[in-house]
This record gives sequence, structure tokens and C-alpha cells, in this order.
Amino acid sequence: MLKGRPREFDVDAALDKALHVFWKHGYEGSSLADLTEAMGINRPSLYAAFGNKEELFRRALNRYLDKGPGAAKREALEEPTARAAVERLLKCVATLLTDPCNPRGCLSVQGALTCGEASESIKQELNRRRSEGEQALRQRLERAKVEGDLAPDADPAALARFISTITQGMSVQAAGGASREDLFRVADMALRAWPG
Amino acid sequence: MLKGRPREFDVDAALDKALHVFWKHGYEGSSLADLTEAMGINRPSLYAAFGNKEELFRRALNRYLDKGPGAAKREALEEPTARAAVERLLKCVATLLTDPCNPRGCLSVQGALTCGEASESIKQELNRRRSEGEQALRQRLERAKVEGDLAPDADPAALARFISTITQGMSVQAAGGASREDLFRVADMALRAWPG
DNA sequence: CTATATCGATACCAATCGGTACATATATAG
DNA sequence: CTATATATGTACCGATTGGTATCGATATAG
Repeated sequence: MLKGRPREFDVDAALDKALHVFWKHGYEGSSLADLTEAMGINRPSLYAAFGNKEELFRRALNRYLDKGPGAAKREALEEPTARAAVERLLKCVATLLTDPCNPRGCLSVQGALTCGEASESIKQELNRRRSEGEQALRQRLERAKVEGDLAPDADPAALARFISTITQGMSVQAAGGASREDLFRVADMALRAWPG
Repeated sequence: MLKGRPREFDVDAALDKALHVFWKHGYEGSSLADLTEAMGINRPSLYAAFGNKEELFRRALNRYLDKGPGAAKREALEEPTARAAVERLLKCVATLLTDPCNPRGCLSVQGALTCGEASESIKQELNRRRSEGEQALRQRLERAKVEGDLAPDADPAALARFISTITQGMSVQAAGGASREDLFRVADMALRAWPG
């Protein structure tokens, strides 16, 4: 057993609360006052448990990617064919982006698309994470090419970039108020561009 | 002639400087210190000429939409056919988003996708402006349907939303470092979804 | 000339920003 | 019990935020 006074709040629950704040208002748009209020803890507890605002954001982002929308997107890629994987990915993203339980849009897109100089490293981390998602999709498409369920003349990198562009655009659309049905139609139109 | 001491700076030139700052760092990410330094004027002059930060942003946004990228996008829609208009629009956007003279990305997408409560009205204004752009495209497609150069079973609203989603996704891609050629390939793939 | 009106520079405002010092409370280890 | 270690709450820090009061300088109107 650990020594000292035990903390009185649940770290993961508090992290989920922080995630929702960052998700809705972005990194710079979320103040320490907003965060501590939503998390139900006071400032020194936050700093003791999470280090600082930047580390808190990174931990919230990891949670978002590991157990939240990120996990659902990875699962989509496990469909047996590339076409099915992409279709499920697009439908999945459309659904997640318009989940009434969550803020509209995607944290890794809206978290810090622009920011002041002080938050540049957060912006770059989000760029990196989005790029990683795109590369995972590219690899799935390359595998599909080897397995023969993607046309031999298809360009996995270009296709992955195209699909990523769609999902990122959907995030902007969702933030602007687009409905789930709107985004489903966008997904359908995107699939018409499928090679072969 | 006007009474009083004449101002020593050019309003439009200062507005362009402010536009670049907002374009690069977004509304909240741009501080008054950043703005006055870039504009080469001091704070009271800025307030005398533009009112406050919010009005300055709106004027910069108007300039962006009237005489900057917004104008180029409107021109694209004047092509004789819907297909040509959309093709030119996508190429135009890809070019604008990666113009080495300008910040990467689109002001109306990146200006305030997320923000604190204080900037909510700016966020809503940007949502409205993006929606206006989408409606202009929809109307162009409806006209095309009447003129017979768009398939009768095509859905102008859905198509306009799809194209807007692409251009907004491109903005995110550009902010993440995508090259002009990358975005051209995205435009090409999007056009494969063209109806008919 | 004087009167008026606006500009620009300094210096300042209250509020908020992210982050902490410190004292107190509460647990375990011995 | 005492000693130790950690958590919590208050109250605070310097820096920065958007926004102004004030004053001297510079123009036109008469």
C-alpha cells in the first residue's frame, strides 16, 4: 500500500472530464479554471496528478486515441477488405463526430489547428497524430493491394490522404452543425471515388 | 478635407498585416501585442481605427473573403459548366492553401474552430461564412441542373456539402504540411466521385 | 493668429492567464 | 503513540490579456 494521504478523486474520471473540456474548447480555449471546475478538483491537485496543462492535454489526447474515437477508427480498419474497411471507417467517423454525448468534431483536428507561439508544440503533436492515423490507413491499403482486394494501379498513399481529407473535413462540418445524415451522404459520395 | 491630424499609417496595409497574423495564429492565438507589432502601430491607434480586436478580425475576414482567397473561389464558380467550376474550385483551393506567400490553411476554417466562451461569436460568424460559401456552391449546382450540365438525379445540396468537406479537409491537410501536389491528387480523387 | 479635432506615445487599468508556497488534513510504516 | 509521506484548500505569484486615460503633437477651419 502507498504511504501518505490517498487522493480523493478518480484519476481516469477526472481525465475524462478534462478531455471533454479540451474537446469542446481546444487546448488554448480551455483555461485552468474551466478544467479544474469540470474535473471537480482544485489546482494543486491537478498539478500533482498531471504535471501541468500541457501534460494533462497529452494524457487526455492519449485517452481519446486509445480508448475513445481512436479505438473505434482502428477497429474499422480490421474489416476483411480495404473497401469495407474504408466504408466502415467513414460511417464510424460520421457517427462519432455527431455523437450527442460528445462535443462536435474531432479533438485531434480542433485541438489546436491554430494557436499562439506558446502552444506550438501541442499543434505539432496533433499534426503528428493525424499523420499517424493517415499512415495506418495507408498501410492497411498497401496490405489490401498485396492481398489483391485493391486495384493494382491504386495509389495507397494518395487514397489514404484522400480519405483522411474527407474525415478531417467532416470534423469541420460537424463543428459547423452538420447532422449525422449529412455526413453519411458525404461518406457515400466519397466512396463513389473508389478505384476500380 | 477632414479636420484634425491625419493618421500616419495606411489602413488597408495595416489590415493586411493583421489578416496575416489572424490567418496564421487564429483569433484567440493572436494577441494585441502580436497585432500591433505586425501592423506597425500602437494600441490606441488600432482601437481608434478598428474599434476592438473583434471588429478588427471581422474587417480582416471581410478583406480575406472579398479581395483574397474568397474572390478567387467565387471566380471559379463562373466556369461555364458545373463540372468545370468544381474542378477549378478544387485546384484553386489547393493552390491557395499552399501559397508560399501566405500562412498554410484557410482563415475561415482555422480562425476559431474551437475557442473559449469569450470568442463564441467569432466562431459562429466563421461557421456562418463557411455555410454561405457552401450555399453559393449549391446554387451554382442548382443552376447547372436547370441548364442541363448536371445529371438530373444529382443532389446539389449533398454535392455542395461533399465539395465543401473536401476543401475544408484540405485546409487541415495544408496546416499539417501537405504539399500542393498532395492536394492536387486529393482534388483529382474527389472529382472521380462526380455524378454521371 | 486661435479654436478645434484627431493622431500617436506612454503609461496605466482590472481581469485573467498558467503555476506554486504553504499550512492543514489524512493516510501508512514502524 | 510518532514519524513520514502525500493530498487538499487557500491564498498568492509574476506575466499577459484586452482595453483606456491622458497628454503632447499636428493637422484643418475660421
